[in-house]
Amino acid sequence: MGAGDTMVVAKPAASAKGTRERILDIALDLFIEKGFDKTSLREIAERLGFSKAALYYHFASKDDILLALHYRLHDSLKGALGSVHRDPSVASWAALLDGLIDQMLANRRLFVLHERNRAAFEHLHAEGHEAEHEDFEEDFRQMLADESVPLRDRVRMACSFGAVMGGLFLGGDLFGRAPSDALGPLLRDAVGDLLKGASGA
Amino acid sequence: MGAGDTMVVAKPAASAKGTRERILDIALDLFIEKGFDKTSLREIAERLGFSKAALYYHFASKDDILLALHYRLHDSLKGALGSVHRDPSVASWAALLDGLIDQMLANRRLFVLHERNRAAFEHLHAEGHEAEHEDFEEDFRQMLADESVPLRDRVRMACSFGAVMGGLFLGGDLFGRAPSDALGPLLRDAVGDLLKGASGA
DNA sequence: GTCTATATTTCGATAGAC
DNA sequence: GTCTATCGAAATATAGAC
Repeated sequence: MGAGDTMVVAKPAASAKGTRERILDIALDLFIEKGFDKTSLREIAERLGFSKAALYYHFASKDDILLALHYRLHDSLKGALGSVHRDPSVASWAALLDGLIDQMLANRRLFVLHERNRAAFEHLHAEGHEAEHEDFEEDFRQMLADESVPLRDRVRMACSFGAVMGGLFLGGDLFGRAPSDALGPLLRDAVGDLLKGASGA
Repeated sequence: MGAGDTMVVAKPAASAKGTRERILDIALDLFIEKGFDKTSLREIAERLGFSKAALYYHFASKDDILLALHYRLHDSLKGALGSVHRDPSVASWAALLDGLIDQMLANRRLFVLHERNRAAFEHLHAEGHEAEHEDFEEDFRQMLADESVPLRDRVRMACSFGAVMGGLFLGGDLFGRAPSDALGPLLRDAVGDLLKGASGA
């Protein structure tokens, strides 16, 4: 192989990550910082160093950018949660949360994005941006809606989810300096205490 | 007093609540349903039955409407939380949450609004819409940032807050049909378990 | 207090050259 | 793949009559 090769591996400079991914990284920053709606494509392009129109080579629309970020989130969950049984029991819920905590710690910013732009994400869903949404929260809601589970348990389940969100994101990255190895066990402890108090446990 | 009086009390019809408050009620509905940014003044006016321009008699701007809703939230908390000590201890935190749960149960929709439009609310703050923000979450953050409290306890505190949010709002009003008298004790139980597990308790 | 215009701005998106 | 230039739509906000 010569030096002037077109091999995909080990590109020299900034585009090692692919322009598309770089756009998503910048968009993630801005959508968190200013919110999806208050972020213009002009700003994204500006921060990337090229023009607004160039974005449309990589994405069909602004919504499409958010959708791609939605998939990042979705994919990070699919792996961790895909194999877990979705029956509405406290035990499955505990397993679900266990995998969830790992993903949240590994991809905090994606979850912050989702938390800070709930309206925008749901608008995406409503707007007919078809595809497999399978918004994980929708699964959760279904489990929580099952009235064959005592209300007390369902409240505990919802609380435990909120507890993880709160512990990680309350108003931003409060414990951002705390390493994941410290935070993880503390969160698991808290969830454990909560679910232990469920009537069916 | 004659029948054609201009007395403020007991107006006959819809405006018994005051046009300003009616606007806020409709805006609250729409901001929850579609999000602040995706809701136009035209829509608000339409649902109210009068024209867009009329809104500007009651509010200086769209942001001003959101700000007024922020004050509703703020006021509902000021009463319940104003007298609580803000020292960063698990005990004060418990007292804080206790008052908070009452307010959240009484004004769920205001909290849902806040949860679903975080970016918009913080934009309000950033935009120089001065006034006393004193966003309650800011107080919370300060207490949680105090490093004289063990990390374990602070995580528990954050979790307990999240637990309440989660228990009430996970994806909307899942337990909306559950009466507040049933939900309140369940939430207090959960919070109790969480804070009981703090090292300093 | 509410109306009918209309001004103004910003943004998402497209066209077409290079 | 990226650019310049521009279109068209929508929304906030204002002016001024009633």
